Amino acid sequence: MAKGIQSIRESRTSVELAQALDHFGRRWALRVIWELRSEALNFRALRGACTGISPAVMQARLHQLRDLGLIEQIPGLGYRLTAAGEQLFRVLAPLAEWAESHLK
Amino acid sequence: MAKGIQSIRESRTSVELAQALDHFGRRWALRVIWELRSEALNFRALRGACTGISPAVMQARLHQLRDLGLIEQIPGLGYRLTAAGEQLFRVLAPLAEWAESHLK
DNA sequence: GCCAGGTGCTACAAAATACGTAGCAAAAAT
DNA sequence: ATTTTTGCTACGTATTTTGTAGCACCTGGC
Repeated sequence: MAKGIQSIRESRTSVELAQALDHFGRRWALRVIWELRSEALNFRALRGACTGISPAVMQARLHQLRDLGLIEQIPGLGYRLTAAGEQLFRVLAPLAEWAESHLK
Repeated sequence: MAKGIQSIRESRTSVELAQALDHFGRRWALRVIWELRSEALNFRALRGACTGISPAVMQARLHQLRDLGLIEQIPGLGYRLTAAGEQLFRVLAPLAEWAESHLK
């Protein structure tokens, strides 16, 4: 059962990117970033914006995104993007354009 | 239990983007695109590149990505990106840079 | 004080999804 | 003709997500 020949092509992808793609390959993760693009939203408003998400998953995503340093929680305000989060949004923006032009 | 006030902010996100984020918010979806970035790969090589994916999920993703018109299967060659797929990769590339600089 | 409403968040069973391993049929290589 | 490699399926287990209910906390007005 050696890994053998297949492994030749293994992991030409950096660990960092694999992690990133793993984090973002979770349901609602990118969507939450997207919904926070222009204004801070509190837990319930965020849930209103992401139609269909359950509170448990929302809570899980918020934790993960906070651990990644992408969002922060401001007591009276709700959740908003950090500088890194906004940078990620800028990366995400072209994906929105891609979706508009290809999925219609 | 009216939806009420929260709903004010509902669905300012287009259906297309929501769909796109839903498709890509599946495990391995973006990773498969990424691994095909520079060359066509066959089923097993693709599985070697995505360490940990199970064949059933790989099969499911390939189907979905094919339905989205992002990849195509060439009989003697394996799977490769279509024009739309390459366009998506170009959108994804900055995300790789983002990952490198933020997750280290 | 008291109650009404909003808040962030938790609990938990059911459904959907992914994992891990084994293996098969067809094609290609030997 | 036999072995190897290929794309792919099966299936039991584990993990993730869903859907609904509700709790503890805070703030407002009374």
